Amino acid sequence: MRGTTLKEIAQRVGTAPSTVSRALNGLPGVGAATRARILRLVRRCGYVPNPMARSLVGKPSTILDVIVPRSAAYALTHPAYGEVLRGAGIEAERRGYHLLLSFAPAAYGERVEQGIAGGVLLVFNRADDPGIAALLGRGVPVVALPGVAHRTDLPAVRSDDVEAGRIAGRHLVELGHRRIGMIVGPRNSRYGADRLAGLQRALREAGLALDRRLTRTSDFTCEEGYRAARSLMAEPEPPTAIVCVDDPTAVGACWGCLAAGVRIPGDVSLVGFGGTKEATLTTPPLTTVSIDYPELGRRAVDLLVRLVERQPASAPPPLAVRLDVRGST
Amino acid sequence: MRGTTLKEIAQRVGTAPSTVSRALNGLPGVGAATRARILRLVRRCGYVPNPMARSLVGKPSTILDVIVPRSAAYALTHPAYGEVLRGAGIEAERRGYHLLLSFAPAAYGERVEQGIAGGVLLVFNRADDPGIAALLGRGVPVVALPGVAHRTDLPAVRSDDVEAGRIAGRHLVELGHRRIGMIVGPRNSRYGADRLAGLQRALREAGLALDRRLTRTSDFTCEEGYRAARSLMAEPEPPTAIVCVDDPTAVGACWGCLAAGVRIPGDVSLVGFGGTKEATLTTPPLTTVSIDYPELGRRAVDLLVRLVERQPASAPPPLAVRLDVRGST
DNA sequence: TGGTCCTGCGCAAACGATTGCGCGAAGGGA
DNA sequence: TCCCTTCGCGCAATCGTTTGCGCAGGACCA
Repeated sequence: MRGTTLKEIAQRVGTAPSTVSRALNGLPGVGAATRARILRLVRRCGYVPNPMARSLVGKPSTILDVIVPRSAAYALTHPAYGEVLRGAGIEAERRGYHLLLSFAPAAYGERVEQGIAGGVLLVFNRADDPGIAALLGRGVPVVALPGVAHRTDLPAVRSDDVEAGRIAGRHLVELGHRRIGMIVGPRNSRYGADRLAGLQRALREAGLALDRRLTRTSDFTCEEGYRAARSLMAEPEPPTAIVCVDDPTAVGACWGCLAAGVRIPGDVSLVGFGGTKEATLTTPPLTTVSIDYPELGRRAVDLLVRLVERQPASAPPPLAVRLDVRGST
Repeated sequence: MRGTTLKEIAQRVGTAPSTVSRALNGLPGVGAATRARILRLVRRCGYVPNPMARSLVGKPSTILDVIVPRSAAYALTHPAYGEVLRGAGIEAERRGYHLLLSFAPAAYGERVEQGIAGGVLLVFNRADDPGIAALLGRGVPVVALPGVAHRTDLPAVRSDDVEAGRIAGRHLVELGHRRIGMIVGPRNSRYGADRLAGLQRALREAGLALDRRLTRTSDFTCEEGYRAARSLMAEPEPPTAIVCVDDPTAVGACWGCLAAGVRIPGDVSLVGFGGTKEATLTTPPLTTVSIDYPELGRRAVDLLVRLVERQPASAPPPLAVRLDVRGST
């Protein structure tokens, strides 16, 4: 129930604990020969420093507080969470870090201040929460995968969503569509806003304009996708193509169209974003702009670890996306 | 960046740190008046003991290591995970515990031995992994929500899956079905086996027997549900009802039937298990035996905390389930 | 040869909490 | 009044690691 300690290593190598500590942390003040002897023994014993003790003396904890929204609507049920967390978990493990799972809006940063966590990773939270602003003010290392609302002052890892919207739009325009609708996310959704902006840009580039009557809001669930699609198809002049803010919305829209007797892609084309498994399962399978969510999680952890360790760090460029043409267009 | 410490509380109340510690932990050796003064100040300051320091002196950590399978097939994308974790998170928070997220099969119990975690919560893992047996041998507190494979020696929290299968079967029998098929989980899946056993029991009670040719395996995903359903409906004498091991499988089966031109519930009835949102979204909405997953998570944390704190504890009785009749039967 | 500097390493305090031990005061019985 | 018990509380060690400081010994220069 207890691992090797620094003191034991020190005894067995015939030196003081402080020397072992310095050798492990790469600090000066240790002879090359001694350092080698120590490191060899450490490797042989599989010694791992006790994270509790080390964070007690002021070192930042190697635990990262991953905060997801508690909201029943999408808490962890959206496929993107699973993929982001898997990528984040792999990167964390690689670096000897751990992921703590918290549900917002439980006191942001509380765990960092208690010394339990070294930093905070916000996954698809509302960035306009005042608690998050407070975090920054208190100097808590924080990285966001922005979900709802923009914040330029927050270190963030993001996919290139404007480009994603543009790719989707261009694809549809090239197929000859002129009346293109979109189901965006909730108000203030960054994804919805960015992808909509990209779509508008693609339309502008083709000399077209978006008809505002052909947009609907939703909340990243199948239910809302279903409702929004039926609402769109009930318009006097329904769209011939619908861009859906994410895959679940698109899956819902697909069902909605089927239920309304609208044929895909005969009567209407559908495009989603994400490229998660769900999108391959509808009949027909959905064309999507795919996003490498595990990579997004990996990058977020990478950036956060740098911030925690006070290394120079800057947000990576937006993650490139790719169009996957399948049967729905 | 630092919270109140025990010493500060002690100073402000005019006593020794040890007295404050004893007062907080409800130990004897503190006068009633002093205890009251201390507790009042502690509440006013919002003091929380530093978990690092306390686990350093041998107290078990208040962090619980939640281990989910890494397997890309269902890691976190199955809706049950989100619900279980939400319930677990709420209970953990209520008790002042935290959830660490790990991916199996990364060294089970390693985090407990490093002192990071106080116990292990296995969520839908393969219980036949040798690493899990080793856990028990080393005295690591562990609780499982059994996914794959039985283990009676593992403290576990479970839903009453045999009864769930029986309820589903009885419902179909009462509707007049005689040829009932089932899509079970992977080999060794506890859920599949138990629910199948329940179904067989219901059939026996009605003087019927299960036709082995009407069972298919799957892996808790829509894809496999889709495939299995099409395979079942391609039988020379297809079933008039299909029991699906979980909701995603049932959703997939629903699509599979639609794709095969089979009408629901006209030609075939479908029943799922879980009662997650997905099941309400198909056309028609699916009849399911609903399971309170958040409650399952809550109970698991409750049991695990008892084990960690060396309190008397025993596994709770199986969680009751309930039939939700909707449009698919 | 004597003085200075640098290098390598040990000593000890510190982080925040728990806990065994001991001490003084109060209370009760003889 | 004296002794013994009991109660309430403080002292100090402890967990494992980091880190400032100081000491010894060798190298180097004059």
